[in-house]
Amino acid sequence: MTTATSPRALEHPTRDQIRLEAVLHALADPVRLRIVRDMARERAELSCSYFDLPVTKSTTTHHFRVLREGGVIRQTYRGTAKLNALREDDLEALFPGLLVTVLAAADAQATREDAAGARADR
Amino acid sequence: MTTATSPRALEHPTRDQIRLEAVLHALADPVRLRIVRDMARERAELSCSYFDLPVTKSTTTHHFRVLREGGVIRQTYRGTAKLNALREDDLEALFPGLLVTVLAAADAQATREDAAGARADR
DNA sequence: ACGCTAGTACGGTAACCATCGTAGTACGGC
DNA sequence: GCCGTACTACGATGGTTACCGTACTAGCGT
Repeated sequence: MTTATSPRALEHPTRDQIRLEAVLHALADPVRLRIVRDMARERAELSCSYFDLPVTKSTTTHHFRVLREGGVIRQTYRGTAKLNALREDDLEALFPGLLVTVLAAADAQATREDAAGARADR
Repeated sequence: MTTATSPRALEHPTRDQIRLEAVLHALADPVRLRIVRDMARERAELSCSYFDLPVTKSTTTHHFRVLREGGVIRQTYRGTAKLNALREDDLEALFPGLLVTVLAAADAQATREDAAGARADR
């Protein structure tokens, strides 16, 4: 056992251990980018099961771990659920504006794709 | 043969084919990030041989191709050399502020690492 | 105690990627 | 025409990744 909130401990990089390359790599996957976008939209701690992803549960676990180990999210146990939160403060301190800009870029791309899809549907 | 400047043609994604995930993936590698930083600093078209990278020439070719196919750089032949230019305009149009923010983040991280190195040297 | 729900751990697979060396092509200068 | 420089193509290799299924653990409610 470790300390307070829950017996199970989760490895997180400290703020100064977060590497830009790892953050970019974490965000470079479509599934993970979608997770991060969802977390940014709902501005609350979300459990893993909140997300409706096109992969199995074990793959989901994998993606959340990549995000956590890259320093993008913080995960804490809360009973049987695992709550996920964006590390906005740490990322903002290290790489000002990065997260916001990437999220805006993702939104812009999604909007363009929606428009293209609507055009194709006609 | 193809058209104007040179016989050899190089595949580039058009602006609307550029995908955020591919851009982030291209920037997520230390060698490629360094290339992009160098290109942003010297604001001119640089030949591949300008860069003094810790990898062999064939690996260098590989990295430049990833950057080109991701839509981050534009490459044109000029005689025996190959000139590389950042696609700042296209990236800015698609993902406003992204390139600048990533470059600033890379600078910030480099500064922190220099400081850490100086501290360790004492 | 039992079962339900949430998530993990493990083992495997196929694809991808960074890296290299060697051999080759394109162009410019002599 | 020949040589050097710049870069490419190809093939190999080892490491990483995305994905899955199955079996497991942790906590909650009854």
